[in-house]
Amino acid sequence: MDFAQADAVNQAIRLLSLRHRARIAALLAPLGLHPGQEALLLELARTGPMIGAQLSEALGVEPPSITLMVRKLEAAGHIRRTPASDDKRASIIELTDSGKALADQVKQLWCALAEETVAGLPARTAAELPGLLNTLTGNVDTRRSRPARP
Amino acid sequence: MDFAQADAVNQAIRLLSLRHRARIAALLAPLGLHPGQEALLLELARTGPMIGAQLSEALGVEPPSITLMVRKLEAAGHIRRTPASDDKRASIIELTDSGKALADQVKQLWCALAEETVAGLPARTAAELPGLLNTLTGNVDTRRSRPARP
DNA sequence: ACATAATAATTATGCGCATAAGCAAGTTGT
DNA sequence: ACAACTTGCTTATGCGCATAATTATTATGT
Repeated sequence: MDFAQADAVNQAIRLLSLRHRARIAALLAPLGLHPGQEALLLELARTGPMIGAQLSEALGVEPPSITLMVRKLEAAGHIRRTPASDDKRASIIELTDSGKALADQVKQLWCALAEETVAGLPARTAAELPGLLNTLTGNVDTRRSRPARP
Repeated sequence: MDFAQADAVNQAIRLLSLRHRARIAALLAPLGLHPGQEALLLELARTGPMIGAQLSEALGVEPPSITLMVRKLEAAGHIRRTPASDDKRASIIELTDSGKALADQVKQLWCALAEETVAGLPARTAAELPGLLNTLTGNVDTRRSRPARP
């Protein structure tokens, strides 16, 4: 592949990342949230209470990032942490009522954003989009693909 | 669109952003670069010397980000800043020899990354990928689409 | 001509994300 | 039973990116 084509691919992904995140930031700002936090809330809403390590795995983010995000969302009253009874190292993280209400609002935004994102695409293309993107993600994923090399 | 579909789209974009960036970080680390800096070098290599405001526009990044990245790349010896003769506010930013050599190395990585990214896709799909992603980007771009509202 | 607006750049601050390093609490092997 | 490893979490630090506010220069409108 020549440079022009490669650059077109890489740049397109880079710009999509920037703009999609910026759009999320704009949508979340009225709720007092920052990009990334919505994923945490949605995961808790979907799966229920869990410990930090599970959140780290589910969000595809390293544990230190979870620590800080949880701290802020807890300070904002959207999350509650209670010591796990069977494992003194872990804390169980769950949504508060405020957090649940917020997650519902985020779900609305989430739908609006997705529709906005795929606007103008043929239905077929839009339907295949997640699978396509997941393929790309799998191709560059250093988490499971590459670590199998030691 | 229901939540499950919307989430599939949004999450796929989010994860692709994270993993693609992580892969870039891994590839650039041996060169002593961080993600984002490669775009700056490539832009200078492609277009030649320019001022910060042009870089900001070209990279789709706000001016303060340019200031800091330029400072670091300058400290690393890859970039040179010289006062613009016709405008005392601006500085002309250009690659040093070291920066040019580095940009060439980045180009290699860039091609390898793109090939890795689209691996397993039908040639047709791969060829259409940049256009598709740019459509998505345009759909969520707050820079020109939304600002036309005041 | 001169006040006003636009532009180029910077500093300060905050968030998400990462890695490196450390601690405490579990788990396992012999 | 005890050493060795793993796991869960945290702190420290650094980068990219953003917004808000400030300064210095250039452009503009009357």
